[in-house]
This record gives sequence, C-alpha cells and structure tokens, in this order.
Amino acid sequence: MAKLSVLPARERGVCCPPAIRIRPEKVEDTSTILKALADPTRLQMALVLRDAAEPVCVCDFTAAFDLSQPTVSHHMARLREAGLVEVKKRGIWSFYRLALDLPAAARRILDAIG
Amino acid sequence: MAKLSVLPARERGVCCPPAIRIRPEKVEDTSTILKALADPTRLQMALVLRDAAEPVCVCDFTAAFDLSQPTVSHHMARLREAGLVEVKKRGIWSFYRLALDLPAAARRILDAIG
DNA sequence: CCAACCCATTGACGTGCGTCAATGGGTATG
DNA sequence: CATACCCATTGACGCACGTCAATGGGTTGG
Repeated sequence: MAKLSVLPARERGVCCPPAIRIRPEKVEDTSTILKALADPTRLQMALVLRDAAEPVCVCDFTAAFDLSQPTVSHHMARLREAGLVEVKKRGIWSFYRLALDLPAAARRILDAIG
Repeated sequence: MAKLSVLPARERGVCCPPAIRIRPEKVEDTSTILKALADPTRLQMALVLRDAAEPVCVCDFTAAFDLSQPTVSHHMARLREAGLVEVKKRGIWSFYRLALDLPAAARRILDAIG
C-alpha cells in the first residue's frame, strides 16, 4: 500500500538541493526584462507601446502619466537598456516603439500580462 | 497617393496622450508579481518550484543557492506576499510550493519565461 | 528537561531605484 | 542670429531592496 504523504522523506541535517535548470546567463537576461517591467509606470508605458498602432512621442507620455520630462526620459532609457524599446528621432520629437528585435521571452511576457 | 511616413503628424506644443487600457488595480497587482520575480535569486527559486514534482524544503534552497538561511526566508516571504507561493510546515521543516490559487497572470508569466 | 536542529523575524549596512530641478545640446521658426 | 521648443544627461534626495548576524520560537531526540 502506497504512502499517503506527498512530502518527501527527510533526515535531520541532510538537504536535497533541487536542480536549477535555467542557464545562468538567461537568468540575468530575464531578470533584466522583469526589472524593467516591474515598475508600475514603465509597465504601463510598455503596454501602451505594445498596443499602439504607431510610435509614441515622449511628450505624449509626460501628458498621459503626469510626470516630469526627465522622469519619462529616464524610464525610456531603462526600457531601452533592457532591449524592450527603440527610439526614432523625427525633427524635434523622439518617438518610441517596441524593439523590432524584441527578445522572444520579452514578447511572451508582455503578451502574458493582459 | 499615400504618405510614405509611418509617423503621425505633429504640431509644436500639442501632445496626443495615448489611451491607457489596463485597469489601475491590475497595474499594481502585475507590478507586484513582476517585482517578486525580478530578482535573479527569486526568479530561479520560483522556476525551481514551478518545475518541482514535490514541495521544496527551505534548507534545500540554502544549499542550492549558497545563501544564508535568513536571506532564503526573506525571499520566500516576498514570494509569499506576492501570492506566488505557499508554505506547509511538516515537523521541523517548511516546504514551499507554487500557490494553488496562483493568479492567472502569474501563471502565464511563469510559463512565458522558459 | 536539556541540547540540537530548523526557520521566521528583527536590526543594520551598503546599494540601487524613482523622482525632480537644473543644465546643455539639437532643431525648427521668425 | 535669436528665440522657443523638445529631449537626454547630471546631480541630488528619500526610500526600498538584498544580504547577513543576532535573536527567539517550535520541534525532535536523548
């Protein structure tokens, strides 16, 4: 007759470290993506870009989120450094959109959100 | 003949704030989940739990990640507060597993990672 | 009861983050 | 030019985070 317990047997002082399947470099990359999206403001900005039909101007972000221009610029820089976003200058304006070479993991995470 | 430019027309001093579709409360919830997963150590811990056939003991995490016991306990508390993980005490041991009522968004994000 | 073990909590320390004011470089308009 | 506008960068500040040492509560074994 099988044991009812689902939990593994244990012996005092003996540990059973589980296997860590994910590659260390992928951990860092994924963590960078998650950190970039973890801030509420940047999360909304990324979702706006995901759903936008056309690139979005920085001044539109300052208007939509009621944040100072340096703060918006700072958040965009962080999204850019994470490889999520790219910028295209057009006259005096800067337009942002999701990176065309968006990492597959980033795409899946963005689609998983809502 | 259609304009070649993909970018929207612009007028100086006029902004076109984009629509923010996601609900504010969902922004906070998702941000909490992402923050919990954004740390490299917690990310690996969550993936271990996602792929584990059985609940994992705290002492196994300290052995696998070479971290002090309070640090592991701290990370587990953060995953718990984010609703990602639940704990079951068994004798002197504490076993962790993914929360049975894991938020759907959290499940999708975890599956999207790798 | 006492000793050993496991774990959560607290306090402390250094680091990084989110925000804004100030500055400076570009670009259009007169 | 000179002025106005847009944006990135820098510096500064408060706050949260990741880590560990120390402490204490719970459980097991002698």
